[in-house]
Amino acid sequence: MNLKELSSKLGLSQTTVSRALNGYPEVSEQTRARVLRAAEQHGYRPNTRAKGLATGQSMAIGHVIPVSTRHEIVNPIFGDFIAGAGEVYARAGYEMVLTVVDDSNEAQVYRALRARAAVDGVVVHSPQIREPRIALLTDIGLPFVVHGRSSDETAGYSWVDVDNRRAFVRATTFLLDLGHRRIGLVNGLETMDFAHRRRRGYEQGLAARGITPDPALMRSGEMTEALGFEAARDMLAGPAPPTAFLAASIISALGIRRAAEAAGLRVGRDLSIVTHDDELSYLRNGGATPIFTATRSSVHTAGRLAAEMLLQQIGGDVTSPRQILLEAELVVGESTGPAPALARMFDTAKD
Amino acid sequence: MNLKELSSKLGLSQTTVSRALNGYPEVSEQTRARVLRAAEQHGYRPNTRAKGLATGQSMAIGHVIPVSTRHEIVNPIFGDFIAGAGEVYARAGYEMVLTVVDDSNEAQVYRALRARAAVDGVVVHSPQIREPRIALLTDIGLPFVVHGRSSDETAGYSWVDVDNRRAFVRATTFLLDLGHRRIGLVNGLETMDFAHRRRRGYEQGLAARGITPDPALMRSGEMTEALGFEAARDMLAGPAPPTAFLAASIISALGIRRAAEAAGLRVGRDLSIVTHDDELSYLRNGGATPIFTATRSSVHTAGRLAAEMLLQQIGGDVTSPRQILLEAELVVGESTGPAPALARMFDTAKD
DNA sequence: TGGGAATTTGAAAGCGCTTTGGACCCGTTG
DNA sequence: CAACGGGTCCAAAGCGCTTTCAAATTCCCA
Repeated sequence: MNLKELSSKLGLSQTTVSRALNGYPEVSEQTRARVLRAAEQHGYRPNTRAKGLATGQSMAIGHVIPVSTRHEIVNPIFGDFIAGAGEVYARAGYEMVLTVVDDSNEAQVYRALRARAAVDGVVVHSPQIREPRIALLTDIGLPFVVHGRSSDETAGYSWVDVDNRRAFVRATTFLLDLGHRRIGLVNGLETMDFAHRRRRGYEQGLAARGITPDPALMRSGEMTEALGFEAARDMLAGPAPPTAFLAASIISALGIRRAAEAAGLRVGRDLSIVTHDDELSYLRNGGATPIFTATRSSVHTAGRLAAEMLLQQIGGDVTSPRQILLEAELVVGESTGPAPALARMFDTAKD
Repeated sequence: MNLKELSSKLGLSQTTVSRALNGYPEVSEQTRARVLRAAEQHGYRPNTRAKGLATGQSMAIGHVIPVSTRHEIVNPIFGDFIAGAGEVYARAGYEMVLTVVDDSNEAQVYRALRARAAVDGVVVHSPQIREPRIALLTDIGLPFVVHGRSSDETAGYSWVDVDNRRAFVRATTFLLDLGHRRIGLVNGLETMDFAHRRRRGYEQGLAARGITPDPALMRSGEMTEALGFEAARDMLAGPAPPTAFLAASIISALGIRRAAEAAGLRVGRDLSIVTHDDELSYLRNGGATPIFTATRSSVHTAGRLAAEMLLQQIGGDVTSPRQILLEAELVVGESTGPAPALARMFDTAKD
């Protein structure tokens, strides 16, 4: 059923039917009602492409998912981010177009999306410290919102990010307050902007107490369980092992816990772990009392906010770039406790 | 730059340029070369929507992601499946359109996709035992491939699935051979077809050795870490605790391990765990020797195969439904060992 | 050398929608 | 009573592409 058929069935012109359906005022309320009823009844939906051609809008938002050629890893936060954004798109009548591309020729993909007029805007995922995509998109005039930020980018652009630096300063300080002095960092890939900021937060937290970061206690890479395990295993086997860890995600934290247990250490007593928690739906950090002490910020919410911001931008409601900086909350769970040396002192005192 | 501009710049008609670009034979090789060069140089890309309107093809595949209203969980395998499918689409020049929808009104979404001619076909995710979507899609004539199967569906349709039943028979038998008699099952939601089949495999494996499944040792739900933990904790606290577990995913297996360690049990010695492993990129099951003994089958591959199958179907190369049943391999890792009773006997014998 | 076939190109219609520029009707006003 | 204006509706153009049908050109061989 298309417009032509529907309008001939109604004995009206396509013009009138189109206007009735799209809420234009120059249609009598009576005919509008009649049109709406008929459309409903026949399950009429305007053809997406025809509508797009006519209006010049595609009613679609692009998400380009970079899959690193070396690691072949899909960011685990992706599903939840998409779910958050998808809700917004669905409500607004937008579609979400996904492109999986190996990160070597991402630029091409954006240019193609633009040239083919396939989308009205894009969400930029996983920005690096130096992020050429921002200049590229600005250049070709494709509206965009970045999930995260790019430290080296000076021009204004829209983004939604968590205050990663601050979160890791707080997490570090929290561990220092518990008496930990040797704190291992199992970070994400430090070419990624968020990981870079977390690293800075960690270092600033230590520096504030006059502690120089020990390179032997810092590791970065893709946020997998395996990385967490290997990093923790190696550090724990070192000459001066850490008494606490800072992890970039619950997944790496699970790896750290495995290493701890393999080393005969009890998490929360012999070894403390603080992790960042993206509140992934399939990896909830426990119930009433969290498993891990964590800096927590919902990536689902971030997806929602990014999508809303982008739609506003496309709608022209907003002209200048907007930014949202989300604050991560520090929730205390069962994975942290006083540093072992102190703990022993307490035990002695009690005797 | 559109066709009109490009062709006027070349001093050719739109017809000729279009034909040259699309590889039609009725163009001299000389002009074709000239056209291709100019197109390349000006970065010309045909407008997706206009092309779609003209050809009647949308060059897009839909993926409808159901987010259960109750659980608000995005299937963690989703990212990797999409990555596999996305590669195929990219190569074939297709786009991937994602729709996130709460499972209550999925049917509407499919109808809408069809009516608006937004996609040329869809991949059906997470089929249930009784799956109305199959009849619906057949009915409205939208080509589709199911990732998984629907036990109650008798009509022929295309699918890509793992032999879940067989995998779980083998896993169960493997544990029985190690002397385990009480084996806990931490399954996915058993309205889901895959979980249903795994359950059957588990029961068949037990039955083959004359063991009646104990309802106290079976639990099902969303495959989260928390579910694994709670299920294992509860079963281990019961009057006749299991000596081994079968898990539906590495994520639940991690939860089981946490419960084991909380109960002071050493995984691989005091308690065995076999899990299904979808080979998620961010949850690799260890390196040389797997962490978990597992039935292994790549969901990334499944995504690739499903996409290829669907494109063939749309291309008309294939007319009748096709099916691919993947075999899961059983890989032995560090999470399994002889049942404790036997282990003790061995120890005694050694003395 | 002429005519039919083969090769190469183009004009125009059409895909399904929106939107411009009128047309028509009717009530109001000077 | 003519002029005006608001309320409804429609014909047709146009979005950027493909494809049909036809025309123009070249080629080949009787």
